[in-house]
Amino acid sequence: MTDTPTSTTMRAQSRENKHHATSLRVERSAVSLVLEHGFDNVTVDMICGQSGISQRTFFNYFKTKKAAIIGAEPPTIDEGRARAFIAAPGDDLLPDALTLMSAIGPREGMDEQLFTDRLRIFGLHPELMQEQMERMTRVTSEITELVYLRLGRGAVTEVENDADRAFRHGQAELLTHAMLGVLRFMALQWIPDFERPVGADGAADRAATPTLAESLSRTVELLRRTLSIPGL
Amino acid sequence: MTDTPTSTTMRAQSRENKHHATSLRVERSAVSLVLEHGFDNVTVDMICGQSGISQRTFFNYFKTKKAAIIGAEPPTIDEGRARAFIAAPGDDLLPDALTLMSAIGPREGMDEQLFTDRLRIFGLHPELMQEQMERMTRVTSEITELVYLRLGRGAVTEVENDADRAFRHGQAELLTHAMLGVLRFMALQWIPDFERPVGADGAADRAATPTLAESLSRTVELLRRTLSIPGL
DNA sequence: ACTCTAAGTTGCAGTTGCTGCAAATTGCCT
DNA sequence: AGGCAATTTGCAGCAACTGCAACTTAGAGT
Repeated sequence: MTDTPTSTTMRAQSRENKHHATSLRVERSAVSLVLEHGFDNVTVDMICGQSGISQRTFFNYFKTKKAAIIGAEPPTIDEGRARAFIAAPGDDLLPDALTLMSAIGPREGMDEQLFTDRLRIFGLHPELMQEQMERMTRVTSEITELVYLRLGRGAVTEVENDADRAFRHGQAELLTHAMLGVLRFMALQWIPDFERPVGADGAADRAATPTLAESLSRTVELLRRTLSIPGL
Repeated sequence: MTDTPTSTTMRAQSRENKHHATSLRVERSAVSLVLEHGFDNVTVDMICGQSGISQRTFFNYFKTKKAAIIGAEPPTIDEGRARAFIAAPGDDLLPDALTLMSAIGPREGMDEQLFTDRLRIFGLHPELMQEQMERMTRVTSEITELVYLRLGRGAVTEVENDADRAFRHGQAELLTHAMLGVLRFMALQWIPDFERPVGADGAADRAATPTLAESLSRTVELLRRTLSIPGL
């Protein structure tokens, strides 16, 4: 009667909401099961059972078993951040680029538990970490483009030919790939050490995995001091 | 009669030789089939058929279908090179490290055709390239150790505490990962462009894929000029 | 030359990830 | 209520991969 949802918007989200909900449920099931039994000892059917969906539906949601564990979030670059990156004051290219790439990290309103659990899984199963990094490489070209643009600032006054542009693009590509390596390094530091059993004290665990910002600044600092080494 | 192989050495190699021979035969079959039909349209049974072995034997030789395509060569670090790297004159850490890692490249007495074919496959199927890079990451720790040792040269005179060592190790790790990224960049440049059909002129093709040494020096040069950019 | 043993090969059956297809179900709109 | 379209599901099937037991071969001893 009065509570009939005449509002279209509410119902319009219903499908989408439900989808997102089950998706999350499946991810959680997958992650917890893998943490308990190990990747190889978890079958898709198990995950389905715990999530209350059929196997066929599972594969409607996720392309592969791995995908369900890693999560389906699309690591796309935010438009605003991109502009900010290009226009930013010019003395911190590397740190800025690293920050830009850190979009993998825990995002606004994300399930904290799920995130750290995944981190733990990455520590236990390098193959999955690999998969995650592969996703990163997919945005390589986007980032390269941004770095290219940023490198081009200030050069506008001078005459620039194709060779210059190509060279700068090469630089951008090189830098991007190198920074991707640094990002991997950062991620590795982030992963909790193997076989450190979850202590009774939750606070201790939270201390073990630093914030994104912390990791970032620490890595940047290390990078700075490393680049200043005389013998290259 | 007279040709009876009394010599033990000749026969002693027989087993090993045969193994290596069939291994190579399988790799060749796999590569050529994939080039012809694409990765997904090639079954293990096809490869077995063309290689004259049973499927079961196939999996005795290679852990996975992918492994057969990218080859089973263990990318381990040569002992001699390792020493040379540590003791080398100190102004070229990055180039030297990159050279060290280039062990992926075509090795002494390797099938040239097979190598370039694989390169082409990598261009067509990024997933396989990915697999190849994953192998690289497995030697990360070895290389890190070497870089660590090299960074430590000359510091012997001064007093060094644990913190210093840990810091240096961090630097080595960071550098290694970054260089791994650069290596990936180099490998990508190396891959022949997609859909450039094999021309009738073989020489043109050979010109398309530069030597390891060429790629290496070019990359090093680019790296140098990039690192000298003022804005980091 | 003959045999014996261990290494290597194969067939077979079974598990698991994953896909296409068509039927059943569900959600939403009129 | 009725109907349309999106989801979900069951089923059948393919391909990668594994364990096991039987078989074949190579190399060493006698």
